[in-house]
Amino acid sequence: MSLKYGLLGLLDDKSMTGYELMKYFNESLNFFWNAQTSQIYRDLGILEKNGFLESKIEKQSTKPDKKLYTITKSGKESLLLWLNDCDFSSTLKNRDTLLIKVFFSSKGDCHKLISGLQDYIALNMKQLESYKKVNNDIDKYSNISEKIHKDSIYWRMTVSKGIILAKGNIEWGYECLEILKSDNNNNL
Amino acid sequence: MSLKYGLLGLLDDKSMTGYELMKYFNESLNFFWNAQTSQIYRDLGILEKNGFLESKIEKQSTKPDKKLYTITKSGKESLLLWLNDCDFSSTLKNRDTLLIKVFFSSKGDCHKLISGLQDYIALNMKQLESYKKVNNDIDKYSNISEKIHKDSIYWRMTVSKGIILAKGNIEWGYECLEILKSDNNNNL
DNA sequence: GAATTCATGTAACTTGTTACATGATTTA
DNA sequence: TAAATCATGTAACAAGTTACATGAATTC
Repeated sequence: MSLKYGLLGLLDDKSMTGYELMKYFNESLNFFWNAQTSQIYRDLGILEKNGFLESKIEKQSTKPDKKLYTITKSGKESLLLWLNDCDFSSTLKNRDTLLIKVFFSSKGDCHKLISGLQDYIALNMKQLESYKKVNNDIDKYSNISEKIHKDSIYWRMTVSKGIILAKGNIEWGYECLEILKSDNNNNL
Repeated sequence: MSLKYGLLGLLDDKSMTGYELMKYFNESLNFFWNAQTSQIYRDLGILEKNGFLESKIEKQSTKPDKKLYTITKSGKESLLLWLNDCDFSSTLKNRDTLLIKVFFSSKGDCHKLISGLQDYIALNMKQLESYKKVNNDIDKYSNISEKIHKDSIYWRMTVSKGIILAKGNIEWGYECLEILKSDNNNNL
């Protein structure tokens, strides 16, 4: 469901093609959502069928034809209803593949888990760095207009969540490594 | 995919019915995974078809018949391969419905977001409390056998991740509230 | 007498992933 | 000349959700 509202949210600011929307999802919003073209085009079709979007084809001379999607009144209403439903209780169900694996790790090779966790820590540190860049980009961008400045407050919140999460992952990774290493020594 | 390995992991310790597996998922492993019976029975069927599980029906006089699933040699091999693949890079893609909503929140009602975040903080605090109970349960349980003691190290790691995550959510929630409240005051 | 537990599923649907297909233009 | 960009998708599949169905035994 979230992807559909994400598409509506982006189209609420500006009419776009599926291709452009895909770029937003896989560049700007990438750190908390991503989507394949196959899903985007399918969902755009559904949203149009439901009357939340309209499309018109724009001929281009040198490039392929564009199918430009525009949000309708009913689409805007639906988006607003969704945005104002701020019951976040269902978001706590955090399915985590890593944790299933860790849960059963006594059956596996401890050394592989250790090096896996080391990589995991390094990856999260890299991600932390990239979040700093995202914040810099937002800083630059936020002076363009009053609207963007207002938006940027919320964009920073999403980045902030990413930062806190990455830091938490790193903290957890180190904690696990310590346990595993001391446990390893005891078994020598 | 994780659910299938979760089922294999549980069945590796003890043969069980779909019903018992469902209880494990929705009681013990609930805080990082959950599953409906419909999915469990379907996946058990697939795992059996692939030769990872075998089943036999046990007649019961007073209760409904049981279909007891047992892991096969090939199932154990498959589980071990999966456990020893410790590349966690794909687990960083954290799709987050909450963040999509926050990203577009300048379009919505700020006061609804504030009260939503307050509830979110309260929920996470509640969850933190429940993790403490889970740790107590593990403490009690871990003395039963050497095997369980060894397992419990990893169980605690999963709980620890839950705790760090919940604390992070709370920290983030407060951070957002402060921003929203000061922003609100400026607009008076 | 009502609700819960035990124990099995099926059906229909939504969401997300992987792989494939087309074909011109532009950049390295 | 190879790769990337622009721009559209389809097909098949995997994973997850929601709703429904059955029926006895036990507990409140």
